[in-house]
Amino acid sequence: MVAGGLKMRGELRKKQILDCAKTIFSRKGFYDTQVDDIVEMARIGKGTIYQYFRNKEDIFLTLLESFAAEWEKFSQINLREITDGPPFDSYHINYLYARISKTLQFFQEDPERSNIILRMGPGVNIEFDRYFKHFESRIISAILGDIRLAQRLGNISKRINRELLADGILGAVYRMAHTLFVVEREKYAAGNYDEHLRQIVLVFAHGIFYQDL
Amino acid sequence: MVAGGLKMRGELRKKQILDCAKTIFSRKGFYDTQVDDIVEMARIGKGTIYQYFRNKEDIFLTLLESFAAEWEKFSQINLREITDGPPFDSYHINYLYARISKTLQFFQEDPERSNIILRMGPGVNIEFDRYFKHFESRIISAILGDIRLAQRLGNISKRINRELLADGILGAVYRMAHTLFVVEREKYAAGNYDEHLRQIVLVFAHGIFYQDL
Amino acid sequence: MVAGGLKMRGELRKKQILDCAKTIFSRKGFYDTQVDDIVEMARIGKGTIYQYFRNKEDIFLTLLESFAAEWEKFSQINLREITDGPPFDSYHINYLYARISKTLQFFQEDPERSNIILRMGPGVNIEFDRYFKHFESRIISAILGDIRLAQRLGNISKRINRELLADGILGAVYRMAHTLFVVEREKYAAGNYDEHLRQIVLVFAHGIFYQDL
Amino acid sequence: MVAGGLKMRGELRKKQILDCAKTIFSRKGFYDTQVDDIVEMARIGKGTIYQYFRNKEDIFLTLLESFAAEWEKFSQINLREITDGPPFDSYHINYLYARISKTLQFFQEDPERSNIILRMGPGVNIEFDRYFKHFESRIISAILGDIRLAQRLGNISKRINRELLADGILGAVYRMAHTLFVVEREKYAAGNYDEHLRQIVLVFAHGIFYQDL
DNA sequence: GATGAATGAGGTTTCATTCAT
DNA sequence: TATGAATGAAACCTCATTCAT
Repeated sequence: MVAGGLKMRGELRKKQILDCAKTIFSRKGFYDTQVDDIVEMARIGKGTIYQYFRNKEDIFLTLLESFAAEWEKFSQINLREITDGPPFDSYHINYLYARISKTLQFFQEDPERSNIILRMGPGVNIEFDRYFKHFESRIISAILGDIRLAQRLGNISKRINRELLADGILGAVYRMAHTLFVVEREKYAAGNYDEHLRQIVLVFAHGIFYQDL
Repeated sequence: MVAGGLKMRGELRKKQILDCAKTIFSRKGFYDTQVDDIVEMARIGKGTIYQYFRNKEDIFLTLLESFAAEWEKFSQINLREITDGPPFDSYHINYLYARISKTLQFFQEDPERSNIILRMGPGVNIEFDRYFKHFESRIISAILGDIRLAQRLGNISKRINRELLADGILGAVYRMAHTLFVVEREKYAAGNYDEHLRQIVLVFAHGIFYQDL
Repeated sequence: MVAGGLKMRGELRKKQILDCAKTIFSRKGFYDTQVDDIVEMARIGKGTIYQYFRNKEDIFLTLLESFAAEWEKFSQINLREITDGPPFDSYHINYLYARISKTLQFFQEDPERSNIILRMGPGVNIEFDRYFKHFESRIISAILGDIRLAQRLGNISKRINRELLADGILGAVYRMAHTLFVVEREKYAAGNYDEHLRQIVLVFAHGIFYQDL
Repeated sequence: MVAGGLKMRGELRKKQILDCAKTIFSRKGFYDTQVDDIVEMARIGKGTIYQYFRNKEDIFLTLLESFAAEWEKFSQINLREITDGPPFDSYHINYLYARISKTLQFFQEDPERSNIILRMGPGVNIEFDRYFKHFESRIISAILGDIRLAQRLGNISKRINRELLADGILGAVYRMAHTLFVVEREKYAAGNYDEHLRQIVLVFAHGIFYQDL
């Protein structure tokens, strides 16, 4: 029972399936998504999906691939435009601003896409969000305390979004930890990461404590 | 005494199961881990595990809970010691340094635990990792380009670990994006996040470009 | 819901499953047999069967393996006994008699087993029996005509079981054809099988036409 | 004329489908052949096949039917010619020779057809073949031993193709066993097959041991 | 407490067939 | 007549959980 009994051209149908898949994957994650869910939402037969994709994994991978292509396109088109309108005095800061801003815009553009991508990224981990929240809240509140202290002492702007900053710091730390201790474990095993760590901290320290200078 | 001995054995058994679970979860992630895997590694009967845990999820949650407790303990004990030995001139930088440093040490201490918390544990099929890396590498290399440019222009130390810094920035951006656009979507939907973004960027910009000042 | 709620020891349960599988495979053939059929007959859970066998194919293969073992045992034990009681004058004929007789007995012993084995053998082809009957009947009736002619001319005993003989001849021819033209195609492609054919025919010819000598 | 042309095209199309089906069925057997395979090889649309055949079974049956017709034609035309050129002295041996020879020629003519009729067509997964061979090799080697013994004792020509003879004997025995113990089970259940068996053995025995007389 | 055989709901995937174009 | 996208029943198989021993 095709929706309306119509026969769609291949690419169209494929896109339709991917659209539904995106919604469901975003809502339930890869493992808790059933092919039936997608089939039902797309209002197609159970077998139809297998004419366009080898299996459930293939659907997910195709989605990721399309995300990558979208980002490519996204970042290519607009980078220059933004460097034109200068929110900051320094060219370099504007450049970094553009980069970060673009990335954020990309994620803002499509929440479902964001959810799928970020669910997978180190330092985000939404799959088990509600369980992790408990764990993370402790770290977050510690960082928040630090920030509040600095604000009280006048070293940091009182208008800053504390929660967001704390989130950013945690995300950065998480990810660096993952790289250092999981991905590149051997390389840094010797403990020669101290100097790197010093530098990284400086980045945040300068940023946080002297930003209003 | 006997009862205490038995209870003790029970606690030991529970810990043994959790230890095995940690290894397997770290290796295969939550979904691809089968209860059988844990049972086999722990060399216990299949039914035994259900005398200590309600179900598979309970094992995972208990693990997370123990991680939280471990972090609590870890950060309480040593935080002060470190603030004593001052790597930086400023007290506040030292404080932040201690916080980040401690967190990193925590993750360094136990790679399996790190893997579960930071990535693989709740994550998705390892197979997807490849694709995900492919996606991220594009963003990372863009950021790396920015950093290299700044280094060439003399605005940023040439001794900095570019890869690590880029990783940190991406981690921060990822997480903030998730908070802004997934978790707190409604709150920021109006687009009033511009000012926040400006501030966040400033943190990184100052940090990166003026760190050697 | 185990039969009677009992837990069987591994080997016993495996044997029980194989017994049921034999019956069903014999009745419906490999492809038309569903795992559910076996499960239902064995009155076990659907999953139980997969604790003893990797998959449906494994069940079938294990069955074949056991048949081979059974034949081994069967032919070893009794061969001597039979050569003692001599139905024919010649020792060699007795020997051949024993061989053929034993094989036939083996097949007679267990009709289900026979059905499975013979269903697969070249020259038997039961799987599509009813369709093949139509085709084969023509060949058979031709051979029957030959035999009848020979009987009328007095060259062959009138008491012989014509149908059985015709069947045997067809079976022999089928199998030789299969070997010659399918299995060992290249070897005999050159047409050098003429001499062999001559000899084979002689075997049957002498046998048929001079058997009463 | 036009209509005739179209019909002709129809017949041609049907033949083309059957030709492809023959190749695929021969290669993969009935069950492992997918309609898609045939469709792809015939380079026609998936629906087209159902305008010429009711279903997959109908294709197979039509093929068998055509084989029967081919054999009919084959044996009618040439049987007489061959009985003329007498390889043997006796008219009856020549006649039998012609019969067997013709049948073998029929199978030699078209290997794919042979494969379908003799084995693979209706048969089982090719994978099983290996196991089945393993089983049969034991019986075959036993028969081979008998033949070798007879050759050493001088009762049987040393120039005979032992493997082929053993194959023929096994084929005959298989088929008779099937008839006796599967198809006509009740009829022979009483054990009154002894006399028949005696006669059958005699056919082979005379043939094998006195063929050079 | 400990065991592991048994379970069966629930998931993915296949493929002969249909039917709108 | 020809097509091939769409179908969905039906098959196989998995695995967290139970429960008799």
